[in-house]
Amino acid sequence: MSSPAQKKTPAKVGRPRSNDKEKTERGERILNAAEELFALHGYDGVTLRTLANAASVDVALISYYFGPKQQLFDTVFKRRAKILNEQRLEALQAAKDEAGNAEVEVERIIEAFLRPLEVAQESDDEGWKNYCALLAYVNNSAVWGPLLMSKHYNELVDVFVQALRLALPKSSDENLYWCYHYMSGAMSLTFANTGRIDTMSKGLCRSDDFKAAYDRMIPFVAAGFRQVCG
Amino acid sequence: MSSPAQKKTPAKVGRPRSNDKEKTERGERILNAAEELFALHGYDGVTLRTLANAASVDVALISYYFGPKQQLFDTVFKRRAKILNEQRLEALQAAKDEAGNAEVEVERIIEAFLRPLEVAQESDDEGWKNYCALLAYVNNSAVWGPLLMSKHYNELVDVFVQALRLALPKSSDENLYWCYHYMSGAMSLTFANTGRIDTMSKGLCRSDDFKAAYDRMIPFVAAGFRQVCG
DNA sequence: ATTTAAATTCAACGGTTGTTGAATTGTCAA
DNA sequence: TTGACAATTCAACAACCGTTGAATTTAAAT
Repeated sequence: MSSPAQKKTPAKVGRPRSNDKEKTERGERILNAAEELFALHGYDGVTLRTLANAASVDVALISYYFGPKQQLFDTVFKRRAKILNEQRLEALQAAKDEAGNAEVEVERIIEAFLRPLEVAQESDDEGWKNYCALLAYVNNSAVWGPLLMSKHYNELVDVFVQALRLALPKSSDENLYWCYHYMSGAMSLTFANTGRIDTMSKGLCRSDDFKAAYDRMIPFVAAGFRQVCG
Repeated sequence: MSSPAQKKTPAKVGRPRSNDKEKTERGERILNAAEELFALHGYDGVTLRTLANAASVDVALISYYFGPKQQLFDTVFKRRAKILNEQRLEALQAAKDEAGNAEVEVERIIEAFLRPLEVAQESDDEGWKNYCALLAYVNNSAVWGPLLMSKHYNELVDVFVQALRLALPKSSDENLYWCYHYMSGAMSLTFANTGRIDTMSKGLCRSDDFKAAYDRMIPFVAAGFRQVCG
């Protein structure tokens, strides 16, 4: 072992390939498999050996690339956080531009917050669906939530709450944060993708029907905000 | 080993006590500790040895009482499910009685569904708080959700959806189930008790302020239902 | 006092965990 | 062609996992 996990730029020399057509680097394969498995079974439900097997990689290579298991989990979680945040901020900015001098409507703010998730889940990149499920896991975890959510999503919260403050000027901050929390919960369970709504509704609703989920979630949440914060 | 875990009535003979004043039986101590630990760390995050230590009990005694680990988890989960369901159904019945011949208001149905949880969380019995967190874990878990939620909570869903159907006669069932799902998510994250809202709001809101949480959640959810299903 | 059976402890089982050091393979630069 | 070094594999470590069978303790029934 000569190159530890801390190395910033994984050098491009000496890496053999079993197959030239191999699209993804081994490191990415590990991250993708980890994303899927962590989302499905949680941190403790995934062993490095299961993961190595899923990524078609030697066990030791995981530690070599990403250090200890906890660090791998952190890496997986932060990978898409930045991208997702950017898309949400972009959507919010677009809503602001569209409104001109007028205040942005509550619905548009909620939509800017939620719709990027629908886009992500419907993406060709299957990894986004897994990431959303992972986000749900972390958000509901008393162990990982406090560590990772604040670290990677607090900035976004501030921006959106500020937008909501302007849209609902009569509301107290307390009300705004609680409603934000309800929105976060509704969102999380929706893309936790447990299939619960399928059995609950006896097949009438399907948990992979993202359009159906978000088309209703946005007015649902917006009405809730108006009621409590109006 | 002469009495397996399947035994229905744990006989009252031969059980020694290290202390006469001991309030809880060992079996209950195990269940209470398991409830707390499973809620905090999830199924795979808890080892039987940690649990045994937390319950001040020998490891082998857990298997002796409750069989394999999975069966223990099932037992913990179902223990309070029945009680909680009864309280919710009672509350719904009270709302129906109060309404007389008129239809029950949406707010009263939501309240009947949610308020028993606030009561549980504010109970002197600390275990209820842990159970609520456990319920959040199971509800969001792709592994346990499909197994346990349907088994123990589908009946309740049917009753409450039927009540909502009458209160919102213009709505499609699809809309009703999706809104129910949002409500379930908002509720879950709230009593997952991750402390997220504390840091998010910089201390303005406290996740253990259950009254604050439910007093806002009920109108929030009710308004959402009216908007989407009205 | 002796029997009986449950409750509890003890010790160990085979298997698995995350991690690491040594050995090997592969590729580029000289 | 050779030297250097990253990437990868291999093998093993100590620690821990869930579970069980045998031995022991306890308290009630006889």
